Amino acid sequence: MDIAEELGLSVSTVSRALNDHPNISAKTKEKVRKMARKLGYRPNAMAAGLRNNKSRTIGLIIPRISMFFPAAITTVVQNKLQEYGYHLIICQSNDSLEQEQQLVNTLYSARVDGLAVSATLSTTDFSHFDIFKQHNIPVVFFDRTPKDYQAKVIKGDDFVGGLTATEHLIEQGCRDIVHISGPLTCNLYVERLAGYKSALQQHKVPFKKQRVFFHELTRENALATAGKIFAQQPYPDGIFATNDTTAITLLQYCREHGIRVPEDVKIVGYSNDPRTEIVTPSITSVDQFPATMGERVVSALMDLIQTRHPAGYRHPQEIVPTQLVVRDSSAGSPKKKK
Amino acid sequence: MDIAEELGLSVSTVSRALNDHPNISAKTKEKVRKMARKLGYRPNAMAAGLRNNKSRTIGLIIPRISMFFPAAITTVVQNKLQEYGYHLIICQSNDSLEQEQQLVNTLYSARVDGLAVSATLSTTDFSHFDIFKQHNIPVVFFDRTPKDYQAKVIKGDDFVGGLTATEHLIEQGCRDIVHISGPLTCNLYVERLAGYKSALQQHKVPFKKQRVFFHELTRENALATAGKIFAQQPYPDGIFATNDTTAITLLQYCREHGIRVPEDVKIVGYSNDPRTEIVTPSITSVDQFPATMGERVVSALMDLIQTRHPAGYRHPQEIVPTQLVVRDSSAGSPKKKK
DNA sequence: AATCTTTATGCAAACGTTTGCAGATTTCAT
DNA sequence: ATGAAATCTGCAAACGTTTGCATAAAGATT
Repeated sequence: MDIAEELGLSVSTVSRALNDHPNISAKTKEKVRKMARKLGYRPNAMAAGLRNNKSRTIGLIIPRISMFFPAAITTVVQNKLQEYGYHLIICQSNDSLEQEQQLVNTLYSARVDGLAVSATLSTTDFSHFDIFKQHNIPVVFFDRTPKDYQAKVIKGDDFVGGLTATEHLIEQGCRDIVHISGPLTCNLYVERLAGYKSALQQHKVPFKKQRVFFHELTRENALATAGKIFAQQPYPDGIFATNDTTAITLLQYCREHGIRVPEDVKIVGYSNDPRTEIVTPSITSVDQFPATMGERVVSALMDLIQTRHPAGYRHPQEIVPTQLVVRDSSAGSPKKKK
Repeated sequence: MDIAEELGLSVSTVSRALNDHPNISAKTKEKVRKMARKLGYRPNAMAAGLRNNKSRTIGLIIPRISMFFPAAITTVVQNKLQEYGYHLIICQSNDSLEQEQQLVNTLYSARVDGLAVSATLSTTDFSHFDIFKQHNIPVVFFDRTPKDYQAKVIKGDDFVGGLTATEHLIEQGCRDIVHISGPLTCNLYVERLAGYKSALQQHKVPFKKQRVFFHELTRENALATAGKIFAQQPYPDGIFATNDTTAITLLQYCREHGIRVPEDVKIVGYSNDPRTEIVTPSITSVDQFPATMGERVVSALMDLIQTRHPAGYRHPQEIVPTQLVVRDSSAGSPKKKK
């Protein structure tokens, strides 16, 4: 360290001075700090990390940063961690299991102090996270969470979300409701589907298998499904799509094909993507409170870093509530004009 | 290293074996690799980084991840770097100069191998990046770039963008065009404004000072400006907003106030945010090709890491072309119905 | 069998920190 | 003055890699 040389002190004294160690006299501290400023000294985080066995860095794995919901969470996670003096290494799995596995390994190599993960659509086996478990490094799953892998889980209330969305459609007079679900390998779609079914049952609306579609929720797939739905009469009078991209795409399809929303068919999306607010008609959607979720993720992480838990510890699952935001796409009764 | 112990080899041999060094026999390599796999060995990137004086990590500073354009760039930067075996530490300055300065320092402490930056709206003094210059670590600025700070710059063609957008409005029959600009501390707004002025001049449309507004381009500010614009007749017949959030907000304002778009007033935005496509009417906007820009940023970074340049080197500036995407908000002649 | 190559391995230092322990200096009460 | 206590500083090891150099083993050439 040049500061030490320059001042004729030992590196240990300098190190302690910079870290405000009590054993160092006020004068030396002042001298050292001054020289540090003068020389533009910046500690080497890698060296410190190596020595301390911690990096003050958190790894984040999400399917893609361009999707609204994970992006919104990422924003707050990042800002929150910044406040705590932690870095965030953000990685995209691009919804590929293989990439996810690889990322877990390289993030372990980077010796992140914790990991926050929203899994791939197809991740059902979570054993590639074992390496973090083995080394007792905190892992927090959010949104797309494992079903029976023991780890901290923070998720939206997907059952209730699915239930309220469907119930709302029923209350608005719908009796033939299409459900567009993601692949059931992903747990949250299982629960939304369960919510959908439960709502139907509670209101004695018959469940029809052919009214439920499963596929990755991309624009292309949504268009294909729209084609199928409206290929033949009778049209459904309600559609509950489990993401907003799908809902928006369906809305556009309807517009182009002269199907009136909400008069002919009502639409509800999921996630409360800001886009739902700006389309015409605006789309009813289920808010998942990404900010809250992000904050909870960081809190959980910081907490787990502070107080490690024994190997078999069962982390309590946190559920972030959900709220239906009613907009024009589901307004009024089917017969009445808005 | 436990592998060494386990196999009765020295750590150097193991290290070389894992790095496929030519001096190591095929058998030992095989043995070592096998044991590494068996023990679940993952190299400690911090130790390697410390020794090699490189981290295989790039730092990225953007105003916020939730904005479309920087987010779109980030996505490709991240994926591209992943391919090269680099990590990305993403940081948000939240458009605060102070935060930006701090981030530069902590990213230097992390000893990133390179830095990609889209600056704050208010960054005019770039001297906090000097530390990277001094240590000869590559810095690439994109989108919001410095005016006369010597560094690699990759930017959109903002002059031409402003020019074509304005020209388009003129060609559609507009003669009284409002320009909503960001603060001129940010270079790109200077150039878009210059493009706007140039287009007016070329088509002999008088420039009116009171038709130009400067403020941060948030929704709230856009609403306030909309209020001012439509407070009194005559209304403008065209609006060139330098971002899409502003354009969308204006469109909504018009809709709520019974001002027809594009019949009464035509609107053009900037960035080709996907939202411009889903509103009604869809909004004409200027595409800036974020993917191209992201790729260029990574290429530049990889290039600069490979071949360092002497202190005074003047990096050639790269300009990514721009393209006007015409949509409904600017269609037809002012009098004719679409 | 002796020498020279070639090939494979190990030693030890280095990267920049932090920290337990020991030692040096000062302060204070006696 | 003397010793004890309190205060400050330095030595050296450690973190997990990589790498120049030396050395050992094996193979080839006489």
